[in-house]
Amino acid sequence: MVEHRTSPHHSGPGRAAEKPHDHDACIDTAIARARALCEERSVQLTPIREKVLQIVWRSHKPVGAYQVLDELSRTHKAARPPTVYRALDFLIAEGLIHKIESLNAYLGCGEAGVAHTSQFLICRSCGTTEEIVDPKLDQALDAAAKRARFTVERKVVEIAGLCGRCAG
Amino acid sequence: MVEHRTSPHHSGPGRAAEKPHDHDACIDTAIARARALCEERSVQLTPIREKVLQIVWRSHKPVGAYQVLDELSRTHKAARPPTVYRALDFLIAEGLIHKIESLNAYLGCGEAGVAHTSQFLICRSCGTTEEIVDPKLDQALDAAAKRARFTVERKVVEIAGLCGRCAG
DNA sequence: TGGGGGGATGATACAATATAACTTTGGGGC
DNA sequence: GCCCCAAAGTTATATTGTATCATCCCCCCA
Ligand SMILES: [Zn+2]
Ligand SMILES: [Zn+2]
Ligand SMILES: [Zn+2]
Ligand SMILES: [Zn+2]
Repeated sequence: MVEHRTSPHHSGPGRAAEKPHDHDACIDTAIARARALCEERSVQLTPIREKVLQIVWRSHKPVGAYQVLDELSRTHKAARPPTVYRALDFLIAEGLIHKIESLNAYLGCGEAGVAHTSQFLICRSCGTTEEIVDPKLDQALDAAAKRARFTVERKVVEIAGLCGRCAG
Repeated sequence: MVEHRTSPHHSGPGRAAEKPHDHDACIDTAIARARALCEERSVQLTPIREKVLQIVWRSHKPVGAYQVLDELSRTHKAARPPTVYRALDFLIAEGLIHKIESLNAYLGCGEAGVAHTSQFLICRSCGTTEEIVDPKLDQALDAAAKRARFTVERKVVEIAGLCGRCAG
């Protein structure tokens, strides 16, 4: 379910997921940024890929691949699992979405185009998942790995619990 | 594949996964601890559950549920997916194993019976996965969540890369 | 002593997530 | 016109995880 335009104002980075906001603007921004980045990198944001990105961005809740497939099928009869997984793989490779490992689901990246490692706060009540970028936390991860003589390539940090609104 | 007894000595917590060691001792310790804990808690470590725990502990690499099923089937013909998932669920609930979300696989807990939140270092080369308990990192997670007014219930921290042996 | 209750397992079927492998399409360069 | 290559189409299958109902068995107790 898409939240509709309620306000022309944004609330600053990192808070959008938690309160009513102009979500169409989130989508528009994400799509515009994706187009620009793909242009810049000379990779193709094809109609299918863009549509999948749009579907993932319809909410701030992670979306399953087969949910994406259902949505995509409405306008694109030929869509099959590989159609979706290819698009998702592309979007992940370009840093436009993230996979939430503990949910087997996908979420639009709020920091596309900016080098970052992010962490996720997943509300078990409303499903809303906030992407945060916490350099201290990131440093703590690196430090822990270093102590164990481990070379980091990828970091998965997913914190599940209750968001501010649901804990109320 | 099980590594065999090569030395009667241990190398201290957190290092066992990284070098040749007396892995049978790892298994024996884990099973003994599990028995004691289940006794204490008045829950049943049934033959199936113990066998599954043993299978998971056969290496320091996360094991998939269907790998467990294959192994279990050798001695237990009636085993089916629910048999395995029930045992895994029990072992997770009792804190005897962990699920590695990014691999959909399961790993014996090296700190069973001790309250802890752990993190995992997953080597993409050899598969060896080390469980670490880093209080600083854990605090950083809590701090990050607090800053976002998020109530933490569960933390998933999985760092993938190269272990010391594979990078070295 | 023979129900009865409840936890554990058996058994069957199916759902949900993901990939393999081969074919077809379509746009750009030569 | 032809080739090349990335993208998408197509079919089939692999992998991971659940739902549901039946059965077994131990313990308690009337
Ligand atoms: Zn939004
Ligand atoms: Zn919530
Ligand atoms: Zn060991
Ligand atoms: Zn390694």
